[in-house]
Amino acid sequence: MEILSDRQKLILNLVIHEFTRTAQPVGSKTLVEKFHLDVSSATVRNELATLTEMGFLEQRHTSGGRVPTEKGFRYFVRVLMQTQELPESSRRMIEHQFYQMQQDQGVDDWMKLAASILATQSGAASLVSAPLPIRTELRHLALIKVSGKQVLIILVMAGGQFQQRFVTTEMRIDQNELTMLSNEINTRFANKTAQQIRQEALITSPASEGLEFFLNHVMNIMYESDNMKTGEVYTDGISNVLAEPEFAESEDARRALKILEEKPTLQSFLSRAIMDQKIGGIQILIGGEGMLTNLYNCSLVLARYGIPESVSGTIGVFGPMRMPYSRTIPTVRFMAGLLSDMVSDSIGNTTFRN
Amino acid sequence: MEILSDRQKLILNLVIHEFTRTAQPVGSKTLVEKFHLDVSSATVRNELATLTEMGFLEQRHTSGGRVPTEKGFRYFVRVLMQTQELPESSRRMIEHQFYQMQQDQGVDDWMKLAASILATQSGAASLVSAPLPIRTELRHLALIKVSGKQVLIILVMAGGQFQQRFVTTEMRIDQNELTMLSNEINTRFANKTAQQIRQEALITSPASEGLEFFLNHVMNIMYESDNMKTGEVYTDGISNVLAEPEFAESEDARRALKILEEKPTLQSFLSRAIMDQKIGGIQILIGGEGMLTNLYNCSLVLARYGIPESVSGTIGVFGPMRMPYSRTIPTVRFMAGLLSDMVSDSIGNTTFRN
DNA sequence: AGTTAGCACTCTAAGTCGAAGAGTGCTAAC
DNA sequence: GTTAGCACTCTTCGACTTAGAGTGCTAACT
Repeated sequence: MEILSDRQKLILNLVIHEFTRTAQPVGSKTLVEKFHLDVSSATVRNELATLTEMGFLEQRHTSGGRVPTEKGFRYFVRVLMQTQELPESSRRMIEHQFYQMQQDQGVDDWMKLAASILATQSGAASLVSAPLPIRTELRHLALIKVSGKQVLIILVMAGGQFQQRFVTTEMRIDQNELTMLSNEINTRFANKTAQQIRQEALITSPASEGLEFFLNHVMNIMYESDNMKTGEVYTDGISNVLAEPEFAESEDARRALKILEEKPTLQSFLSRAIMDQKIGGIQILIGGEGMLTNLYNCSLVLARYGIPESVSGTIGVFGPMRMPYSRTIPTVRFMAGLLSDMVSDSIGNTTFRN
Repeated sequence: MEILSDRQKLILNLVIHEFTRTAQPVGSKTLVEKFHLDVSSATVRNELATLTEMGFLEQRHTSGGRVPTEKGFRYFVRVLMQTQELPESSRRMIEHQFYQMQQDQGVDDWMKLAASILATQSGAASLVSAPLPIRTELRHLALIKVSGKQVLIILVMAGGQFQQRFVTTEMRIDQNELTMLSNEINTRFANKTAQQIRQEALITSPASEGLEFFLNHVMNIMYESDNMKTGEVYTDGISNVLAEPEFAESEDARRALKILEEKPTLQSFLSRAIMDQKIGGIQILIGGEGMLTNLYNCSLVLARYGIPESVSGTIGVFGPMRMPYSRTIPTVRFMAGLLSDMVSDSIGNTTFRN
């Protein structure tokens, strides 16, 4: 890693500051005038030249000002930026919005609200993925007859997620029978993972046909849940991003929007990106970092929330590369904290029970 | 209503046809040349002038060609357009995509798939709202203990929708008790509306504390469900719309996008717009028709799907006013039919049971 | 009376030109 | 190492021009 002189750091900082504000290339003269530097523009010019040579800045046109490169932004985020705490007033405002929701809401209502708050607070697009159990354990099974041969399976996992699935049985079956089956499965297999259930089922006496049928479905659902690292993704504030000058060309705008619209791609991308982050950890992807070429010119600030060893989801902000990181990062971190609390409050206490 | 001569109809038709294709104002000369009219451009010019005077066309610039007005498009859709059947090949393709989904999927998975198919088929943005029961009847209640005092209520309605809600009880309560309570409620109140439940509950002996607690929650959920005319709205293909030339200015694009992003507004708008349509009926909103001013320059083609007297939802396409209605309308109609079938197949047979 | 040819006119889109302004690199002096 | 100065480049913007498309009107034709 190159070592920058203090003055180079200062100048890089100022360039990024100014560019973040105006979205315009910034030149030596502007820099000196705006920030009352006690060196001349020529000196700044020299420094700009070396910073450009080192790859922190770039010159789009031979004689236009400098623009920070991806590398420049990464250096800024890693070294130069001081993340101040989120001001008390903002925190209050967010908490206020967050807690005025009725208590008795489903998980996905939190997500939507969180996405909405984060979008307005950051002035960019937000993404929130549902919290999923890190390893799936059965908490409760409900079998509900819907019509002749159709049964609705509702599976509540440790952590409070639930999955639902319609299945069609071979023959007619009535609700009493279903209740008995679900009772049996619940008493025998509650708080077990899919693997554990499979093992136990093998050991014990051959099961009844009905039991086996539903048990298979239960295990399938749990396996799927295990393999799907990221749940439903909610986005909000997409129109915020389109307001940024870098997306004035509708072609660029579409490119960015497409990323947010293709949920499956987005899901797998999120899970890959955040995989090796601890809960509470922040991951910053600048210019896509080679993972999605379409992310050129965009950045993601992602945080993982949830309960360690139990459930986790992702929350984050999508915006232009030129985003006010020092404000966005604490906001995302704070929202992640809130969501973690929310998860703990409502279901966390069960975690230490099994 | 003005009466147009055959030639005027022809010319209006051609103007709309051409404008739909090119998004450019169209003039007399082009018209004659492209369509080999056996009248001269001067004649066409005269007709264009009267059509403009009548308000079917408009001249953006004194000496540019004509552009159809909202009124023009409405006349076109109502009178001129012949909606051909959707070609067999398209129908096959759509069906193929639709039925390759696994059978055992939740309602919202259908919606998403339907939205995605409709978006690609129409090349515009699509919206699908979840099918909601026209009047809510209780089908099955499940009470699931999640932690100390927290209980997950899952309510399955006639029609197969379900609502879930976390509630916190006053005191600890165990799963056996919950199962008994839910059994009682199920046997006594299945297939009843919220009103019927209230009446019956009043008549019979004062209920136990627990029963009353949950029964109240059940009724609340059902009331809410009754009052919420439109369920979750899924959108897809927003980026398609941004590709249209009328949204090249990012400001226009944002305006349109915002409509699709604000789900609550969108929901109430949809329910208001489609309210007095029969199932299978198509509603076409051109230029917003004064309901949402932001819809200037955009159109909606909406259809209601579901089962008469039982469940209904909305599916539709959002695009520029200049959309190929004669292709979009049959597509939407066909998709609505498919969704109706889907709803009937999976839950419809229960409807005639109570 | 309806249709057409012809013509003068208008307006947009696209290209050219020049001046202003911002920024650069380099050199020579401090 | 820093600075002043200078020549140069490049973008932006307005003014101007031209080509092309389209219009409205009038007079002639069927």
